[in-house]
Amino acid sequence: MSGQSRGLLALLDRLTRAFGPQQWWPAESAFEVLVGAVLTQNTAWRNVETAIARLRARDWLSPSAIVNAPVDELRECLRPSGYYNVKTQRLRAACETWLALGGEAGIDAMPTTTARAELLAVRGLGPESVDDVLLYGFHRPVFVVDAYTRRIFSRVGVVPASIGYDDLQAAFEAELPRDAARFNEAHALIVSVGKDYCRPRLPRCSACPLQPACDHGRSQLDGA
DNA sequence: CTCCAGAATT
DNA sequence: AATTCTGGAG
Repeated sequence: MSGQSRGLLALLDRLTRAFGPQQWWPAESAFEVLVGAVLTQNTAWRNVETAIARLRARDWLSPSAIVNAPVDELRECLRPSGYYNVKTQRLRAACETWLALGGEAGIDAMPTTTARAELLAVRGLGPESVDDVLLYGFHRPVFVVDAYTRRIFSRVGVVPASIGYDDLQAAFEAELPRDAARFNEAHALIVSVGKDYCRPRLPRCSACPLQPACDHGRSQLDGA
């Protein structure tokens, strides 16, 4: 035995000790989380900030403002976040449903599973975007998994690389206390290690806080 | 599996 | 210059 616990809780503890508390997704409202969740699809957050700043400058950070905005002007606001044609449509569709569901108050009154199903029905909101909204916008205890999560924990060796979204999420939700604040923190820590150490190419295994507990890190000192 | 639109890394 | 990367839909 290596003596290293490879339970998810122990791995996340390791990240907490390495990185300390994170402050994450400081949006002013659940609706802003929705906007960010759509705009950040396949896109670095840096570019999302530029697009959100353009919306804010026009006072368009509300679902009614966005559905009423001229589509071509909306598209120009979103351009910096990439995929601006699809994201313009996705954001408009999400805003229409958001309003139809009774806005933030309406969604907040719904059970988590109902809210999740309603939001997933929007064309352009997949599981990760919806779970961002539920966790960061509505503080529901939903574990957000993403490409970082799959890469990190499959390299560590605790899940198969081919695991799907729902199964990966279920693995975390089964093993961790169902607590929104801790899910929030955990996701932020995962993003940190995924960006700075467990990168897609040339992972920095020797400096990675997970290295002592990681199959990949123990077998393959750095590089790829 | 391809498209979508870019930025980051090599 | 070429390749790779973060969601979701068709």
